[in-house]
Amino acid sequence: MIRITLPDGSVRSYDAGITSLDIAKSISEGLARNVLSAKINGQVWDLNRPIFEDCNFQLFTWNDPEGKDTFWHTSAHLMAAAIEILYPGVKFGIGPSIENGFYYDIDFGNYTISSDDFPEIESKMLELVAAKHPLVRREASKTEALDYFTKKGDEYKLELINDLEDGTITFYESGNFVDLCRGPHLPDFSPIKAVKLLNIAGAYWRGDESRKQLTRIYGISFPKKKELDDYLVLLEEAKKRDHRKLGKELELFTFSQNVGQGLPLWLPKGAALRERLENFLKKVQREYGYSQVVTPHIGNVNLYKTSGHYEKYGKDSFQPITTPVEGEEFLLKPMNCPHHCEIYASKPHSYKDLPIRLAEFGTVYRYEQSGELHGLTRVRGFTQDDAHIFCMPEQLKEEFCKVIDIVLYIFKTLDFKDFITQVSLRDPENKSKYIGSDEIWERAESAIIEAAKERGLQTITEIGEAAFYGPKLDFMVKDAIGRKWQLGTIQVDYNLPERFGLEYIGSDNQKHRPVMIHRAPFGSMERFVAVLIEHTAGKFPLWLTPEQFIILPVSEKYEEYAKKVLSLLADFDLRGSMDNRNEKIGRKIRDAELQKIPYMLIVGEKECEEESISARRHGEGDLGSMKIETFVQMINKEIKDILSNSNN
RNA sequence: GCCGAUGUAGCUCAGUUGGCCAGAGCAGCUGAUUUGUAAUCAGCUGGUCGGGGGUUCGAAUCCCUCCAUCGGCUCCA
Repeated sequence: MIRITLPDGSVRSYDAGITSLDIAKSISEGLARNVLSAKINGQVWDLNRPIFEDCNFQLFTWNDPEGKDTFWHTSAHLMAAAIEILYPGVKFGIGPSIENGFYYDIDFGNYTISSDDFPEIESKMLELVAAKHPLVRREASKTEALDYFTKKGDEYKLELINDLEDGTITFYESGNFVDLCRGPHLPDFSPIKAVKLLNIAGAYWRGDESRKQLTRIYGISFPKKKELDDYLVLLEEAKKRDHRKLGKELELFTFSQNVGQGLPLWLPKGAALRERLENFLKKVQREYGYSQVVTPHIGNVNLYKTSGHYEKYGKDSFQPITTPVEGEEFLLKPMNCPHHCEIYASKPHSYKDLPIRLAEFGTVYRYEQSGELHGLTRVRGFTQDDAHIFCMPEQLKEEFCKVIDIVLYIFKTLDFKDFITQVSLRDPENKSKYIGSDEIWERAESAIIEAAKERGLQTITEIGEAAFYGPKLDFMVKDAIGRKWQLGTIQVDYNLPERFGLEYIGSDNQKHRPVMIHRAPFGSMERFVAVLIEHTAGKFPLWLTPEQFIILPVSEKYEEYAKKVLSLLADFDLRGSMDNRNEKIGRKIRDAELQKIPYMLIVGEKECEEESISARRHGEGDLGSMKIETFVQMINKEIKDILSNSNN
């Protein structure tokens, strides 16, 4: 007999060799129908794998991430089985589950495949589900595994096996399809009731650009057809929030091939929105003791040689600008830090001056690879809400914490609730990617970890994600379709002060080296606005939105009165316009609704006489008529509430 | 940069066995209408069919090439 401890702490006894599925059956038939995998002493297992030891035990269904993981992992296996039948001789890389679905990396050899082939693969998958082959787990020796895939001629699996320890290798078989796989899997394919292959892409083998590119097919599957349909509807809805689409519709920004790839053109409404954001942050920064500076868009190439950026990125950047002077070269500014270091160095500093916080909305240019460009989230010319804090080492943690506070304040004000804070550290296995000594890195990394802890942030840690000069604390936010983007970033840097020879005179009358914090709470104006568009679906908060109201005269007769209201509201610092087209009021309302203008002010005979307006709220409808002053009070209260709520 | 797909008017899209002057809706312009809470009516303008090259009697349609966009990969100071 073995003792099985359930998550609630209760203990049940079973014969050794019992499977998780049988345990589930002993608990309830319904559970047994829905269970997908089980956790045995911390490891997720197949349902039909026999258990021989006492263990902590937990069952997973579709509602658990582990259950979905098993379900989608098995779906990847199912897809591979279908593809092997349809395209004999293909070779398989890896096929994991992901956050939403699964993929498999496949070398299709001489076959060319496109999304047109998806329906055929999908129906073959469902055919295999119907065939009800059991999915059998089998342990294999390394020799046996190598032998099998040598015969099959699959060099990818061979490479994977070579990296595995003998005794840890398992095969999963269903019908004629055999795959090297750690598992776990479903006992068979039957719970997979709906599959949809979503897209196809190239993916380098083992993520290495220098190696062969395989074909990756992404898909998703569900235990119920309806869930698939709902998911596809959700995807469609998400696409409507795409900032590239809304940016065009709301006339916020555009691109022109004549200007160049990845170089956004901000339209008047977008520029107004951006300016509001800048002013908002400037105000916050004033309160936190920052000074605004302005630096040029280009800098002598030697500046970036000093900083180390040239060596690291020079070849892959916009190439230097030459001048009539032989040998003189300038670089389009790819970051602001060297300029700010020079500002710091422009005069001697006492410890009493520190911290010095230099802020600049600095426009920078980076030659991103063409395939990387993406709307406003990844561009070649963008403006960082940059600042560099020069402080004494003992001030570092407090300064770092204050920057965290700024980022959190901004996120709260803009209602970004769903973000990830990521500690990005250096990869100690690959030190050549970074500059600076081990000691410096250890100090910088522990400073970040401590500051994040002090502010109670729930962080995830990513090794190898640091900048080449220092570790970072990054604030990541998802876009409409779940892609993660780094917005705010705070970086600790002991290296640039060293390279630029920055110093201050301490209380001991000796020269000391300051520490530097790089920080950008928005990240860049471009990316932040992109994510803001997707989060709000273009319905910006009232204090930010380019047009807060639009006046809609019922007919030309009331245009004079409308103009009067417009200038009155402008006197109250409200932003808006008038729709004096020769259209019916229904039409004007419809267009204003589509433009997502928060308030529509309808004026006709009645309002003209009463010196009032009839207000309509976007997405809600008629609010009735009111005095102009009442409207002004209402709108100001709404703005005040948004901005003050985030202060608590 | 790599793999795959896409590119027709300002926008959304028709137009594939290659064949008369390339179509629609919206937007725009002109006129009529003077309107009360999500599209008034009529007329008109607008396109090197992404650029270039080729095949053909004939190319939006087939081929090559370049550019851009989209989905990923890689990268992201």
